[in-house]
Amino acid sequence: MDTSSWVDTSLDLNPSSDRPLPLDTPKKEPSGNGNLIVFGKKLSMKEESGALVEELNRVNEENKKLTEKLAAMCESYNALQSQLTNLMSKIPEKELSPSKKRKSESSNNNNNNDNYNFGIIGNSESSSTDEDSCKKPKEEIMKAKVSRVYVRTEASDTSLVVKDGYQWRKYGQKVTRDNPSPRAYFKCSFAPTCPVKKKVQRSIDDQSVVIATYEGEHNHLPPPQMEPTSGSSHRGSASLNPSGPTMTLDFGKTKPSGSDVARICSSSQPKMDSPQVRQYLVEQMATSLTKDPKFTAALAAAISGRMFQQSPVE
DNA sequence: CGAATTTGACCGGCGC
DNA sequence: GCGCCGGTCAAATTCG
Repeated sequence: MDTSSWVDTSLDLNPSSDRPLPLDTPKKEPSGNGNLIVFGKKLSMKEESGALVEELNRVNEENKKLTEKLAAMCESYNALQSQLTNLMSKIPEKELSPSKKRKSESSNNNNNNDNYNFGIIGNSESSSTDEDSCKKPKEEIMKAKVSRVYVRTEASDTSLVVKDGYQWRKYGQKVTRDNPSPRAYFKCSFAPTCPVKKKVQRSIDDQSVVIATYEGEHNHLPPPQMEPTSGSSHRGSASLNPSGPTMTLDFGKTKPSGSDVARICSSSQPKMDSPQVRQYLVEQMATSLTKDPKFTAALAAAISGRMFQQSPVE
């Protein structure tokens, strides 16, 4: 399934990238509307407010279009997700090799490479094993929630470090039988009482993909991002914690493609797809818009222009 | 010198 | 009961 075909359509949330959003236009447009920024000069108020209203209308239209696109994308995502669920439910359990049915977890590690799309593929509790847990009540007693995250890193990067915003202390490393690359074991070291563990191992198929398996829930707030990199540095890694199990996605080492939100969308659980993801997307768009200095400058100019317009000359 | 990581030993669960 | 295997411990080592 080619997820990228719908992932990278138009969700570049960074207005300062190469996409010519109309918000950029007030500054560049040669047709005399530079007055948005330099409205301290002598300018006809009516001209200015008319241009502003026009601009606002255009922005509103663009906003509508973007919202529609977003809704369409989410719908197509939902459709794909349900298709995937159908397919997965049709695959019989004999897909797993009989010699590896020691533990549910190790066997789950085997079927996850053929459909990676950088996200949580299998949440052993929520996605697919509801009826399995009826057959195997033992597995259902798993108190710790398990989520799996796929992270693309440099293939040459041998350190199994996944920067997800938390602090981890490595306490072991093992070479497992089904995968020649070593598996690293981490505990959350931010809070001494935090029970969360994670296992990190390279994918057997794609050495540039690292599989991080999280067990348990953090009983503390995520530590503040103290990366001293400049200004809008939070682009490096995103983490969302929508409902319970820690779901962290790392995009730090990937090339910044601008479709991070779409990947979050593709990586989410089927349960939380529509309303929450949409809200998250809208929030992300709003955030990236408000962080753009051009946008804030234009907004400030527009607001002050409005205020001038509404208060009549006296 | 203290903290973090490495790595071999050890332990417990599971299949035969 | 024995051996295999994944997970954890803890002493040794490295790093800042």
